[in-house]
Amino acid sequence: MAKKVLLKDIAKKAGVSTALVSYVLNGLEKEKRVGRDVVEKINQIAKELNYQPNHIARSLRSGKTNTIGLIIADISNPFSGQIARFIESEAARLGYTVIIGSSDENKTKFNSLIDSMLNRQVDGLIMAPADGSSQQIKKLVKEYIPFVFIDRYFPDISTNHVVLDNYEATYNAVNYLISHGRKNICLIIYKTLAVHMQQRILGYKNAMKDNELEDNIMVKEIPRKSYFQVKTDTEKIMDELISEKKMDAFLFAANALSISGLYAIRKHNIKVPDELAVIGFDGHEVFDFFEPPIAYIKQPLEEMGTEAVRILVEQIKGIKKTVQTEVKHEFINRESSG
Amino acid sequence: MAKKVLLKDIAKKAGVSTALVSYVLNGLEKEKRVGRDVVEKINQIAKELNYQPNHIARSLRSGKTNTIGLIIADISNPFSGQIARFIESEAARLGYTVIIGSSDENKTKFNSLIDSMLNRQVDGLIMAPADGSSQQIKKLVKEYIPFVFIDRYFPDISTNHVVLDNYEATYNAVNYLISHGRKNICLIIYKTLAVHMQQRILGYKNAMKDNELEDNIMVKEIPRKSYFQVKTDTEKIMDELISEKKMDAFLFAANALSISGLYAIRKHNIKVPDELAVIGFDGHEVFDFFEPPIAYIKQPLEEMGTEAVRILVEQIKGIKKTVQTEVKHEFINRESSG
DNA sequence: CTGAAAGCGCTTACAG
DNA sequence: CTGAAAGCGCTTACAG
Repeated sequence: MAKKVLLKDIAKKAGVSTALVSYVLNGLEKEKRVGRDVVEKINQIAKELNYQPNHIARSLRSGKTNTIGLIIADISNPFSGQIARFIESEAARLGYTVIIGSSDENKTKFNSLIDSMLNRQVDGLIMAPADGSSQQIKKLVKEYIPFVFIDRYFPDISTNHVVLDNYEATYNAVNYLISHGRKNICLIIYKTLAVHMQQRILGYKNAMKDNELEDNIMVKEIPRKSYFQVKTDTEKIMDELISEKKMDAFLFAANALSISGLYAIRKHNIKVPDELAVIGFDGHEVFDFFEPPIAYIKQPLEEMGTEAVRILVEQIKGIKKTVQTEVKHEFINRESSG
Repeated sequence: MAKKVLLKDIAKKAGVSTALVSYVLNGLEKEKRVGRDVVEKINQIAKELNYQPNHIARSLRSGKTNTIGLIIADISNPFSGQIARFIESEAARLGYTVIIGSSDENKTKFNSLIDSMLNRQVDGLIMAPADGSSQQIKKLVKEYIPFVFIDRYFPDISTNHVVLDNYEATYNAVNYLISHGRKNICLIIYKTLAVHMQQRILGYKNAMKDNELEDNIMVKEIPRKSYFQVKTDTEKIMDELISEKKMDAFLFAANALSISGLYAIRKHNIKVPDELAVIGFDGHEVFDFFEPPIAYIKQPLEEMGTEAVRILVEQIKGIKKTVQTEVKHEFINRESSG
C-alpha cells in the first residue's frame, strides 16, 4: 500500500511546523496571518503529494465528525429512499457525510440506532421517530444533541422539525371530494398515535363536519406491520367496505395503504371514479398505471430533506433556536378524484 | 451535556490501569489472562456508568473504523434501496456501519465518492461501478483497499464480485418465449459497455441463434440518462416498433425500461399476451398492476447483498483470495409471457 | 508571523 | 496477571 502522506510530511518538506500546514489547509491563513510565500509553498507541496487528510484524527481532536445520522422507517421504501437521497445531496454540499439506519418503525431498533450513531460521534441526527420513542428523545434533548425530526414529531417535546401540513392536506382533499358530490368518504389510515397521522384524521373529520357530514365519518385504521401484512389487512377491510356498497369515495393516508387499496378495488372491478372516487398519498408509479390515473397528495420531499439538513447544520454550528417548519402539500388532481 | 464516561474513569474507579479495562471490554480477558475478580469488577462498573466507547478514538488507534462504504447508482431507486437495506442489515449483524453514496452512474461522482469514503477511512467498499471508472479501480487494487463489486464488474480486472447469472437469465427467458411460439422478440436494454448488460445481450442473441432465429435479432439500446429521459426515449422506440407491427414479444433488461415500455404498450392498447408477450426485469409493483400481470426475471437481492458483505468482511480481516459469486435469477412466470 | 507541545480517547506492544 | 507509556494524525491554545 502506498505510504499515506501525513501533515508532518508536508511540514518537513516545506521546512515549517505542522501547525502552519494545518492552518493553511484549513483556510485559516488569513486569521492566523501566515506569510504569503509560506502559504503558497504549503499549498503547492500538498497538491504535489496529493495530501488527503485523515478525517478520523481530525474528528478525535476537533470533536466534530462532519457526519449526520439519518434514521428512517425503511430505506428500501421509495418514500424513505427519495428523502434520503435529497438529504444526502444537501449534506454533501455542506460538507457532511450521512449514515443511514432503518428503524422498521420499531422502537427498540430505533433506540439502538440512536445509540450506535452517537457512539460513532455523529454531529447530529435527522429522524422520523418511531412510535413510543419519546423517552429516548428526551434524553437527547437533555444532552443537547442536535437533531431534527422529519415527517412527524412529539407534540409534548419542543423540537426542531420539518413536517407536512397534514391537516390541510386531508382537509382540502376531502373538501374537494365533497364539492364534487361525494358524501360517503372513507379514510384508510395507519393505526398509530403519531401526530402526523392524527392530523390527517383531524383534517378529514373537520372537513366532513364543516360540510355537515359528521354522521358519515368512517375511519379505518390498519396496524402498521410488515408490508405484506398491511396489504392483507387493507384488502380485507376494503373487501368488506366494497361489498357493503356504502362508500362513494376513499382517501388513503399513506402510500402502501393506497396501493393495497387499489389492488382490492381492481379485484372487485369497481369503476373509478364513477362508482368510487379515490385519492392517494405520496405518489407512486402504480398511481400512473391505474385506470384511470389516481389523484394524490404529494409531499415536497426535496424541500423537506434540504430544509432538515439546513436546520440541523445550523444547530450543529451552535444556533440554539428551535425551528419548526411546515411544508405545503400539493394536490395532484387526476381522473380518479371524480 | 452529561460528562462522557471514559475508559480512565472506569480504570480509576476500579483501581486498575486503562489497559485492563480495554482488554476486558474488548473480550480479551482470556487471551490476556486477566484475573477473574478484576474482570467482574470492570464489567460491573462499566455497566453502572453506562460506558459507551468512543469509536473515533478506537479507530484512530486501531486503524479500523468498522465502517463500510456503499456506492450504488441511486438510493432512491427501489432496486438500489432494497439491496442497500440488505447490505445494511448484514453489516450491522457483523458490527459494521454503512455509509451510502449515489453515483448517478456518473464516473466523476463515482470517483469522488470513493475518495471521500477513503478519507473517512472506511475499512472497505461495496460498489456498483459506473461505466468508465476502471482507472480509479485499478488504484484501489494497487493500494490493497478491500472491495467487492455488485451487479457488474470489469472483466479486465480481477476483483471480488457478486453478480447475477445474466447470460442464463435472458437466455432462458428468450427460450421460453420461443418455445411458446414467439419469433420476433425484441430486447430493450441500456446502451452501455458494462458486462452485465453485455451478458444479457449475449444470452438473448444466443437463444435466438440456437433456435435459428438469428435473422430476427432486434436489440434496441436506450442511453442511460435521467429517469425522465429514459422514459421518453423508450416510449419513442416502442412507438415505432409497435406501429411497424413486426414484434410479437418484448424482453426488457432493466426495471425502468420495463415500466417505460409498459406505458407505451398500454398507450397503444395492445393486448398482452395475445398480440405481444412481455417479460420484464427486477420486479416492480407496476408489474402486478398491469393487465395481465407481467412476468419477470427476479434478482435475489437479499442473497446478493448478504454475500457481498460477507466477502468484504473476509477481505477486511485479511483473507486474500478473490471471490467471484454468480447468483441465480428466478423466472417469475405470469400471464404476460404468453 | 511561527514553532514546540499538549491532547483528543482509545489500543497495544513492552516490561515486569 | 498487571501497569506505565507510546502512539494513532490531527488541531489548537500558548508562548514568543
